[in-house]
Amino acid sequence: MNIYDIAKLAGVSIATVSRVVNDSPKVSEKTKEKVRAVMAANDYIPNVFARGMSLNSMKTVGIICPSVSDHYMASAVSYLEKNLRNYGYDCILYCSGYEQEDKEISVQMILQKRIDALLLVGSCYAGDKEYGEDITYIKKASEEIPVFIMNGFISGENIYCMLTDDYQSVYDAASAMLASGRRQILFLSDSYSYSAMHKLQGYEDALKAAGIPVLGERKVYIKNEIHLVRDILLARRDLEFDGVIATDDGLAVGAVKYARAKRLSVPKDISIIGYNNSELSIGCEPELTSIDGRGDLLCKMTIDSLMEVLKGEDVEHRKYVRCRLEKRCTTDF
Amino acid sequence: MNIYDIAKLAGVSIATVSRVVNDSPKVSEKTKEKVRAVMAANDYIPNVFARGMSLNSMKTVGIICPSVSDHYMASAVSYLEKNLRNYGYDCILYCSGYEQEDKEISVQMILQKRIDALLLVGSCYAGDKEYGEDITYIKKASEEIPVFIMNGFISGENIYCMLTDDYQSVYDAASAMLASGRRQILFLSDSYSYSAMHKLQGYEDALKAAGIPVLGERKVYIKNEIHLVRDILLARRDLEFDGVIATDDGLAVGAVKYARAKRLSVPKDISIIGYNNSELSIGCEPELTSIDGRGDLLCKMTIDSLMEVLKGEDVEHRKYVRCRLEKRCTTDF
DNA sequence: TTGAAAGCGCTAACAC
DNA sequence: GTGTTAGCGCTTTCAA
Repeated sequence: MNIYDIAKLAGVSIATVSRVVNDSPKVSEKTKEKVRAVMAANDYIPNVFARGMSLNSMKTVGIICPSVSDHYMASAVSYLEKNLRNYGYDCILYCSGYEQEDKEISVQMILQKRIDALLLVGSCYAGDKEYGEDITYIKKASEEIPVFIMNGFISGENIYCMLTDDYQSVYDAASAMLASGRRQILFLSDSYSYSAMHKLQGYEDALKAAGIPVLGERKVYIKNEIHLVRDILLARRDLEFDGVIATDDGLAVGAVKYARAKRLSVPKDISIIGYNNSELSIGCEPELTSIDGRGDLLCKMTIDSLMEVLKGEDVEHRKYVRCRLEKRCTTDF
Repeated sequence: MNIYDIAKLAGVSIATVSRVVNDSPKVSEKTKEKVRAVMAANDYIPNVFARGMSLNSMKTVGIICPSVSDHYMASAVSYLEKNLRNYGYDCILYCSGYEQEDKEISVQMILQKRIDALLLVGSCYAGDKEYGEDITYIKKASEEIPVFIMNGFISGENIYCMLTDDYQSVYDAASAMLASGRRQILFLSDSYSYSAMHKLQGYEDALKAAGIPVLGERKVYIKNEIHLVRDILLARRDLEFDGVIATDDGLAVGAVKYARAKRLSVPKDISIIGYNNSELSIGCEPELTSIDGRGDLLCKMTIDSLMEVLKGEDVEHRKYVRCRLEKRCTTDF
C-alpha cells in the first residue's frame, strides 16, 4: 500500500493524499474525510524513507550518553524519550562509553543517521580543553545540527548547554558541614568531568572561605564501587576526616560502609553527603543526605530549548537549574 | 556531496560508486581504490533515506521497554544497544510505560519506522491471556517482523522468547529458606507480570512440597518504594513472618527497613531474599541476599538469536537462562 | 567489469 | 482546493 494506491482508491491525486497525511489546511474537510477513510481501511502507513528523503529529516533526535546503566542517565534518557515523542520526535540512542575515541565514533556514526538534533547526556562530553580532552568532534557536529549538552559546557554557535549548578550546591553543602563544626572534609569523586570539576571547585572555595586549608590528600579519586570505596578508605590509615562530600551516592554509601566497619557513628563522628538523590541514598543505613541535581528539571529545560531551536527561535546558549539538598540521616544540619 | 558528485569526481558511474559503497565483489580493486579515495577526500556520507528506500530496511532494531529508569532494564538496553551496534544495527528506543494502551501505541508507532526486528524488554509484554491482558498487538507485529521478548512468553511463528528461570530460582530459594527452619515466608511482589507469576508459582510450590500451607495474606502486592513497603509491613500487625522473598531488591530492602524499625535481627529473626542483584542489595545494611536473573546472559542470548533470525536461520522459539543466588548477609544458609 | 536507466514513495513548486 | 510533475539519492536490473 503506497500513496498511489490510496490516491487511486480515493479518487484523488497523490498530492492530495500527501496533503491529508500532513494535515495541510488547504484540503477540504470532505476530501480529507474521504481519503482518511481509505487510508484507515487499508492500514496505510506512509513510507518513512521516502518521506525522510523529501524532507531530509526523519523527525529524530540522536541521544548519546556514556552508559544508560547509570541511574542518573537512565532517568534522563527515559524522560527525554517520552517527552520528545510527545512532540513527534523519535529517539535513536547510542551508549558511547567514556573513552575519547568511542565518544568520537559515536558522534560520527549518529550523525550519519540524519538526525535533527544531537543530545549529549552527561558531563563527560564537556571535557574542556583545560582538562585535556578534545572537543572538536562536538564542534564539528554542531556545524551540521544543533547540539545540546546536558550538564556540560562548550561554547559555540549551535551548541546549547543545560547546566546543573554543581558548584554552588557543593559550596553550600560544604559550608553547612563546616558550620556544623567539621574541619576535615574529604572530597570523594570518580571523575574529572566538567561537572566533577565544578563540584571540586565548590568544595575548595567553601574551605577557603572558612579559612581551612585544602589538602591534596583529602581529595580522593576512586572507582564508583561501594565495597571498593569502603576498603580503600579503610586502608588509608593516614587519612583523617570527620566529613565526606561525594560526587555520587555510590561513593557516599561506600563511606557509610567505611564508617560502619570502623564503628564510627554517623553523623556524630562523621558526616556524609552524597549526590544525585538516588534510590541508593534511601536504601542505605543510615539514610544518606544527598544533593539532588534535579535531573527532571534539566531534562525539561533541554526539551523546551530543543523545540525552540528546531522551530528556529532564539535560545540562550547556557541555562541553569538549581540543585536541592535532600536532608536525611547522615548529616546533623 | 551525493553519489553523483563522487561519480563525477572519480570518473565513473553512480552504479560503480554504489557498488564500492556496498563493497560489491564485481568492481576491480583499482576502481575501488580510486573511488574510495574520492569519497574519503570529500567526507562522503551515503544518504540513509535513499538507501533505506531502495533496501526497505535501515538496519535498525526497535527496542521497547516500559521504563529505562528501572535499573534492570537500563542495563539490558545498554547492553543490547552496544552489541547490536557491533553488528551494524542501530537502535530506536521507546519507553512505553506499563499501561496496556500505551504499550499498544508504542508498538504501533515503532513499526512505522520500518525496523528490522522488534525487541520487547520486560515481562510486562507477555501478559498472557490467562492474566487478562490482550497480546494481539504483539502477534500482529510479529506478522511483519520478528519479535523478541525478553523475560516473557508468547507463542507464535515469528516470536522468540528469552526467559529467565524465575520459577526454579524462587522455588530453590524458598526451599532453602524452609530448610533453614523458616515456616512463615512472605512473598512480596509489585507486579502480575509473566515473570512475577512464575516467581509466585515457585514460591507456592516450594511451600507445598514442604507441606506448608500457602496463605493468601502472606502474598503481599505493593508498589516498589522502600519506605512504602516498610510502612505497610509495620502497619500490618496481624501479619506474622520469619522470612521474605521479594520479586525485586527494592521491595526486599523495604523489608530490611521494616526489620530495623521493629528491632528484629536479620537474618536471625527474619530472613530476606531480594531479586536482581542490584547495587541496592550491596548498599543496604545488612547486605541483601539476592537472586541474580543474569540479565547479561539473557541479553547475549537475545542478540545471538536475533542475528540468526535476521540471517534467515532456524532458531528455537524459547530459550532459558539459569539464575544464580548471590548470598549475602540477610540469609543464614 | 562497467554504465545507463528505471524505479523506490514521497514532498513541494507550479499550474489550473 | 486540487492535480501534474520534477526531483530527492540510492539500488539494481539489463546491456554492453
